[in-house]
Amino acid sequence: MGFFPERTGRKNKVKRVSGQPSKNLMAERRRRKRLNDRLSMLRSVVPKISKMDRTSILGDTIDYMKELLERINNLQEEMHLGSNQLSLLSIFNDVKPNEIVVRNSPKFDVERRDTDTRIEICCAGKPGLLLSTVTTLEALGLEIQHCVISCFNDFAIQASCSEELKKRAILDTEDIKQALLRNAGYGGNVSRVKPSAGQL
Amino acid sequence: MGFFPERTGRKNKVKRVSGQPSKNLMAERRRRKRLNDRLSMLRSVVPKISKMDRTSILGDTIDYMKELLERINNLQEEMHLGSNQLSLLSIFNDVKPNEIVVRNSPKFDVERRDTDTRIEICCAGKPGLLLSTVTTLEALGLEIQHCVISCFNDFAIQASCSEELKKRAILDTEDIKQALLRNAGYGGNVSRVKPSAGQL
DNA sequence: CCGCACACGTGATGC
DNA sequence: TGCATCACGTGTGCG
Repeated sequence: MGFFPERTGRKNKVKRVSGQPSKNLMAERRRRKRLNDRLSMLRSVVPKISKMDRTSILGDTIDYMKELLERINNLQEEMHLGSNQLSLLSIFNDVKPNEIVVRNSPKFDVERRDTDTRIEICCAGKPGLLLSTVTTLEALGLEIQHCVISCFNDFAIQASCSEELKKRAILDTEDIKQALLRNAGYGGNVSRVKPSAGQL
Repeated sequence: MGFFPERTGRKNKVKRVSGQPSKNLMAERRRRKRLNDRLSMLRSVVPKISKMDRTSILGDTIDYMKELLERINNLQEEMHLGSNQLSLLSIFNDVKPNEIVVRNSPKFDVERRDTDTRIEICCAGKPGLLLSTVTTLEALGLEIQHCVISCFNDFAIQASCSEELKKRAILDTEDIKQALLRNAGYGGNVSRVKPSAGQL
C-alpha cells in the first residue's frame, strides 16, 4: 500500500532509499516459483483435473487421494477375503491357527541340489494343509515334479521340485522352510523346530 | 510495481476514485481463504508432514500420492497372483484354456469301493493344474489319503481318497470325473475326451 | 540484522 | 461489461 516506501516522515522503516529493492524481491520470486512448480507437478500427477484453477487443483488432489485410499482399503479387504477363501474354501471351516498340538516332532526338511529341491514334511495334519502346502510351493516358484503324499495319520509329503533360476538366487532353503512352517501353522521360527533334534 | 497506481496520465483506469476499493478486494480475500482452506485440508489428509511450509505440504502430498500409487500397484499384483489361485480354486468357473494340446490320450479314471475312492489322471500338464486338481478334490469332499504325483512330462496323479458319507450319496463317480475334466481344461463333456478327437 | 515465509492490496487478463 | 483468477511487490512477524 505504501505509495512511498521511504516514508519520509516515519523513522526506522526500511532504508530502501538506496537502489536495492531486490533482496527480498528475489527471494519472494523464488518462493513463488517453487510453489508454482510444486503445483504444476501436482497437476501432472493427478489425473482428475476438472479445471486449471489453483483451488480446483487442490480440491481434485484431495478427492483423488481419498479415492486412492478407498481403493487401497478395498483391495486389502479383498486380499484378506481371498486369502481366507483360499484357506477355508477347500475344507469348509477354518481351524484356528492357535493351539496346535504337536503330536510328534514335526519335520520340515528342505534340501537343494542344482535346480532340484527336495522337500520333506511330516507334521500334524489339519484340513486344507495339503492344499495350502501345494499353494505355498507354487507361490514360491517351486514346480512339483514328483511327490508322494500320505495323510493317513499325520500329514506327510515328499516332493521333488524344480524351481526357476531367477528365483533360485533369491530364495534360500531357509526361506522355503520358514514359508512351509508358517503355512503349516507353526510359528515360522526355526528355533521352535530344532533342526538337529531327533525329529520323529 | 506501479508506485503510482492512479497513473495520472493514463485515462480509463479503474474508477476507484470513489470509495469502493472493496469489490475486487473482497473477491481476492475469498479466493485466498478458499485456497488456504484447501491447503489445510490437504495438510490434514497427508500423514507425512515434514514441515508446515506451503511448498513442503505440496511436496509431501506429491510423495504421498506416489507412495499410494505404488502400494496400489503392489496390491493389484498380489491380487492378480491370488486371483489366479482363486480362479483355479472354484470348480465351477470355466477356465478358458483356449488351447490345450493333447499329446497323449488323456486318462481320467474314478473308481470307488466303500468309502475309498481311487482316482487316476494322466493328461497334458499346465501351470497350476496340480493345485487346481487338489483343490477340486477337496472341494468335492474327497480327502486325499495317499497319492503319487508325477509332473515330468504329462501330469499324472494317482490318489486314494476317503470321502464323507453324506456326500457319498450325492456324488456320483461320473460327477467327480466331470469335475476333474473341467478342472483340467477339458470340456467337461466326456464325449469330447475321446482319445482320437483332435481337440483345438 | 537477515533470511524466510506468509498475507495483503493491486493491476492485468480471460471469459 | 462484471467477475474470477493470477502475478507481482511489499509489509510484517519469526527465528
